[in-house]
Amino acid sequence: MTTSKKSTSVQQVEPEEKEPTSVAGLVLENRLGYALRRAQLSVFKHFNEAMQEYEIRPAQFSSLVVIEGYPGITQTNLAKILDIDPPRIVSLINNLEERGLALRVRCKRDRRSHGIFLSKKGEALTEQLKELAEQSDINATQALSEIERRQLLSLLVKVYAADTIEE
Amino acid sequence: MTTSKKSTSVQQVEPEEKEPTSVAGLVLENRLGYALRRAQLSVFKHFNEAMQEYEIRPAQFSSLVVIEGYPGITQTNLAKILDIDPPRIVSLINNLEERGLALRVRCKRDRRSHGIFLSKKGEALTEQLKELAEQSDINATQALSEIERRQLLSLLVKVYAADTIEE
DNA sequence: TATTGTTATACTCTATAACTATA
DNA sequence: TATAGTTATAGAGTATAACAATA
Repeated sequence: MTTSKKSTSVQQVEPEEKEPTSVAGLVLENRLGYALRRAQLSVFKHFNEAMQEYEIRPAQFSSLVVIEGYPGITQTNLAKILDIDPPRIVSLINNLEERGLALRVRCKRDRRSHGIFLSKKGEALTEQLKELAEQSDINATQALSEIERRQLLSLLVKVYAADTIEE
Repeated sequence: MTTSKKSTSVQQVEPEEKEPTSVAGLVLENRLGYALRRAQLSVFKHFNEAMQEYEIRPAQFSSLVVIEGYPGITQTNLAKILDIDPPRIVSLINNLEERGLALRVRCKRDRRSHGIFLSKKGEALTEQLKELAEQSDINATQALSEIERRQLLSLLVKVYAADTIEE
């Protein structure tokens, strides 16, 4: 129905003159999903700047950290932990393998699965990147005190951990 | 360097046997960016389910809410408030206009710009969707108390508002 | 010359279905 | 028959450059 020009909201013909002042406009500021998205984009922007020279994307970094924590993890289990679909893992690991950061080792007992390991180079880089990531998180949240930062992290983990369990 | 098979981390030849127990694996749980992303995906999943029958995407909902709050807002200002690029606004508003939810009104004084208004139908739908969104946020954060939910929102706004200002 | 809105384009992220090789 | 990994593909979401109309 594109002929609803008699709607009360269209009585006014002039666009607003002054710029909206509020940071995100009225009800939007009370929407958790919106705030989460904006904060996430903001924090990722800092992260990507910090990782730029290493050409490491968020999912690659997460993979490195998980592989470091679970050497020999299978691709299926990595997908479960990161809550992403198996096909994404393939190109993720391909990339890390091509760059000599990780490698696949065929499992003897079940020759369908691969164990993933970090190379020496991958281990060293991961250590370095973890520090960069930590600093980047701090830079991205300068507006928060240390206590608030921990509070935020703890609340976020509660939210997504609950969702992971109920699945 | 794909021949680095002598790395210490590859001494082990068998992939791990037991499934990783932790929800997100070691250091990942302490990464704010990761937690933000996971929580955001979780909350958006609930949101998208709630909006499914209305075929409203997150950015469309945000646009509706901002237009409702600033009737006659120009596309440029809408882009600024939502912090997205102007080309995205075009298809966003096209879609809302095709569905009779919003309409563009050419500005008299500056005929380059359009004021955007909600139609009666758009206003009614927006009211309805705001309630759905609020309920969806609550459902997505059942693990939090009401106080924690407000805390979380306030911390998130601090984070992204600071980033908006410093630009 | 600068600005508003627009088109075209490309690149990333993500989801799905179907295939292969093993079990 | 089921599972691990893979391939192919398509759809969102997003970013950029370039253009038309207007100022």
